[in-house]
Amino acid sequence: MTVKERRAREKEELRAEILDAARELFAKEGYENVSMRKIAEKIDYSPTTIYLYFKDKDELCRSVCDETTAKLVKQFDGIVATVSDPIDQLRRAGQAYVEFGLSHPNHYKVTFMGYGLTGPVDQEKLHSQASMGARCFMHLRTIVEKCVQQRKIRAVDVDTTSQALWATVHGITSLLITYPDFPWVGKERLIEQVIDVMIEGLKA
Amino acid sequence: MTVKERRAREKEELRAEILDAARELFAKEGYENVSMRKIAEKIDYSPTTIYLYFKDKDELCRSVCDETTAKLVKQFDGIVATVSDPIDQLRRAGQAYVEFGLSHPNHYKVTFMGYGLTGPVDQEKLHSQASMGARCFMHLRTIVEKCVQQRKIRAVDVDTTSQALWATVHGITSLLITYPDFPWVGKERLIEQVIDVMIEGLKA
DNA sequence: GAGTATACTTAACGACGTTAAGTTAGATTT
DNA sequence: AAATCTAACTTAACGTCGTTAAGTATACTC
Repeated sequence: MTVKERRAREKEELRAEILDAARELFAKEGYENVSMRKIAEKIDYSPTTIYLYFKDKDELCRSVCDETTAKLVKQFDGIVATVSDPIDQLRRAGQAYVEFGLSHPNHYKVTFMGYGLTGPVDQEKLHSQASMGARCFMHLRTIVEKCVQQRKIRAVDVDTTSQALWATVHGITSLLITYPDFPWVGKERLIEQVIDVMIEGLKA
Repeated sequence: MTVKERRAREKEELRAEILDAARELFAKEGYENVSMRKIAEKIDYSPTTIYLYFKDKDELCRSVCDETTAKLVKQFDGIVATVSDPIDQLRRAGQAYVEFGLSHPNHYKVTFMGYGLTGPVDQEKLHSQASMGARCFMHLRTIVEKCVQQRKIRAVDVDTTSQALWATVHGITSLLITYPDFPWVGKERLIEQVIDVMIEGLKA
């Protein structure tokens, strides 16, 4: 059995190597500027080798992005664990979300802005694509739920409020990513303002 | 001189024909699923002919999207002209913005979500790309300014507020476009909620 | 040592955006 | 009316892309 194990380990290593190369190129160049050929060249393998490890470019890029987005989920966990007031949790989580997007714009584009989606989304694509975005959303939702339970915010439907909140943080994130050279009043200030106004509106 | 005029008119006609074909394909298939070859085939010309009328695919698609986005600007004008209360103007403009995005998702992706932008944005690209997005924003800004002047909303910096508002409507629009199959609580309801909460927060 | 599975490569397909080098038809000139 | 020029359009090609099919060599099994 040790032979099979070694083989499996070696396969896993190359898979990791591909992921590493893809991650680096991808974070630097973005989805449409990374080709399978470039990734292959970076690790000194033939382009077709990658297909032995990943179904297609989409799956590879999504794996990379999912990995990255998992870090955001972890951050959410940390916030929930260390911050007591749910309103503060909400604020902190929102800030973390936006900062995550600005730190990893190319990952954000794939995960939350549909980059790399060509044709109509088939079922499995939808599943894997939605999963990470959906998981992030669910974290926000949990926090919102707590806020409502503790009567910190107006008790409209939790889902509606959560989705509205997601839309808000997504809006500022994606706008800043899409128009980096727009004369923003100041990114930090704007982010704070958007989140504050939203939370203020939810309290009222 | 009449010869030159006729020629110019004929050129204009073909240009319009290209734009028509591009618009139709583009609205139906989206940026990355429309090729110069397909557009050319649709109008029975060789692919290279298009390059006599448009610098590249980017310029062609942007022309199409600018045309469409101009309609939104006109709608804004109509709202400002017919609605008296600036807060109502704000609400109506926000709704029009979101509905515009949902009605023309592929145009919205190019204009407001950076679709079709490959390399780093050179100066003229930035200019033409930003122009329509920026013009829409300026309309919102004017309305916000009026709200502040009439003390309808809290008098923080007009730019900050306008940008925050843009982020909000963009957020809900782009999320709905990107995740059409997400279990939203109901698009109309959600849109209303997002805009209402934002305006509520601005009043406080 | 023969046979077989595994890991990888070479070669190719069809598509893409785009450019350079024709071609052709019409207008201008002589 | 013939020669020239010019504008509009096409053909052919380049280099790229994602992806598949067929081939090869290595390492393990028996």
